[in-house]
Amino acid sequence: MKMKVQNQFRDEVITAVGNALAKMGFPDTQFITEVSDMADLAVPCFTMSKGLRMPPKDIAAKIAENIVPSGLITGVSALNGYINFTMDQNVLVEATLCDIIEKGDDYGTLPSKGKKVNVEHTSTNPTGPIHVGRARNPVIGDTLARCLKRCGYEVCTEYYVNDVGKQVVILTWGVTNIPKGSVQEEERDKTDHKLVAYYRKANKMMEEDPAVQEQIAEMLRKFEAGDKETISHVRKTAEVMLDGLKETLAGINVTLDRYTWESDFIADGSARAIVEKLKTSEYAGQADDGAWYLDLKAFGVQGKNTKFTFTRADGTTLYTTRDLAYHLNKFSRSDIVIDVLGEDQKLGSKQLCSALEILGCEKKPEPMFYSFVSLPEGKMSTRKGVVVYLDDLIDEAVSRAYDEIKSRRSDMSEEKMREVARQIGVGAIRYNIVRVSPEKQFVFKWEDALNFDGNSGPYLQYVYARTCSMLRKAGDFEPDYDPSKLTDEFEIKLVHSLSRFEAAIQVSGEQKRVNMLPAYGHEVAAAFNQFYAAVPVLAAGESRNSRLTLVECTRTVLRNVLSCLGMEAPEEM
RNA sequence: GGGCAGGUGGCCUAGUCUGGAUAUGGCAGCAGCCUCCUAAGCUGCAGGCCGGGGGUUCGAAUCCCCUCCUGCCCGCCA
Repeated sequence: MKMKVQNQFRDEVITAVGNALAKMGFPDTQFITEVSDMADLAVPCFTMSKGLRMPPKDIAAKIAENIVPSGLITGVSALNGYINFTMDQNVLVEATLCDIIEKGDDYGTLPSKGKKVNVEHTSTNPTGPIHVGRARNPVIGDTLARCLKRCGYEVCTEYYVNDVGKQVVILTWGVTNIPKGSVQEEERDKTDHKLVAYYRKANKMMEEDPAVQEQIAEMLRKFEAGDKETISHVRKTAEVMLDGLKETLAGINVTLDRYTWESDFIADGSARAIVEKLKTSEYAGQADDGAWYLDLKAFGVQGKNTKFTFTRADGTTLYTTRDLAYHLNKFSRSDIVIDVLGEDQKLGSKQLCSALEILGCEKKPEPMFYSFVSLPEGKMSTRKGVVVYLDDLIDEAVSRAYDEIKSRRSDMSEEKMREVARQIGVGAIRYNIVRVSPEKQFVFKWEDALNFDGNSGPYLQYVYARTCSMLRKAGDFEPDYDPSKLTDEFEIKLVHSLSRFEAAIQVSGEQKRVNMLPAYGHEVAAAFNQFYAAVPVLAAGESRNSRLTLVECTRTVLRNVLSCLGMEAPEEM
């Protein structure tokens, strides 16, 4: 495989600087290279100052003097203690464009690593519709999964369905016992919205009526005693709720490969087996009333309580115990396990890792945390009804996009406008969510979520549509990679951006910094818009085919970026 | 009380892990640009004690200590 020109350039710079230092009488001096705005590659000389007993400025000047540009290096200069190198633009232009045209949709896809990655995300309790407070989870998880696929991993996305415990039992009790007409049915015809009304009412009734409380407690007791009928009843209710959640997720282009049910780990005895194994651990202990716990003080767990309880007094398992069984299950199917979790799970995740270690599991899940989205008036709550549902956000975004299209396009069919509006509205939402680094606190504002200008999803889609439109008008053309025809500063800048796609994918996937991807997409789109405004393409004469090649390469990269972001690529808008 | 995370122009945000050149980009504001490939665009202007204080360093948004503000956690809940 041909070495990336950037890497080759870097190697040449390192060799040149090394040789210059040797010539100056300082072989084996350590130095680094860094990318910067001032040059294609720079070598800061500050660290060498002590060893060479010279001010950095003088070192830089001296080294620069001793380097004669050759190969990919076309320029060397010293400034403020840096040696700045410029790279042969012609080689970069030709190599980048050829690479993109040749690989097409596979440009930026790395060779298979032969490793399986499991990405668990979303996993919201099936007790109500997905609200914006939790919407970061599917968007981050799905984007990460898409990036990891491009990084060469075999990826499985997975939703862990919590069909065990009080919350789902309350929901099930409500759906079963509250008469149909007595709750305010939501106008939206989706199972999750229909069912949440019963959940709210059941919670309220339980608080107010001891008899209801007793019925629910009884149901919970039966559930925990392993009563098959109750368990299956609860699971069926959760399934109905989940259907609605799946619909919402599909609405933002999220589909998961696998759904794993918590109750299965009780049914197949694996949670039980974990309990038995943990009991034999040196860290295990038993409370006076019989509850088992691990003392995790030795694992760096801090706070007023370092105990991690894994059975109740009556011996039944807890959520955390089942989660341990679930993680062992995931590790049996994957090399790397990633959990996308809300920040409230931080301690739990740490305890889980310690417990896995005690169980002798060498691998640990890699958690990825995000802060909850709140409203300007405070945090969201399904039970209190202080909430913006993701479905409502989608509807609003799509409707806004529709108005925009309608106001600027008279030639598009109604059906087409609806479809494009959906693509744009959904794109705006996904982009707006991933562009912010996950651990940052996020206050939901309609004006930001529905922003279609500047650093937004539609901005990328708009540029994509532009490239499509130009190529449509151009018709067939012969690709031209001749770098001597692409010399405008905006053309060069655009090629530079395009050449960085692989690096952007790696940072987003490998380092799990998914917010780097929208930033990269924006950089490419902005570079294209500048090029578009400054340079004619269709009427370019001599350079027409070269510029069309550049447009096609931009289209390809943008389509790949959009696909990683889970956004659609409208050919017109 | 303890722990974890965040604090960067009016608002949102990159950079912090791995210290270096004039701190990234956007929104809102102001001024320009459609007889030409989609103006969801482009150009320019204005706007910053990088929460505060100490320290380390030739050099700190970045590392260390202290402190303030915000969020989250410290269940025999899930």
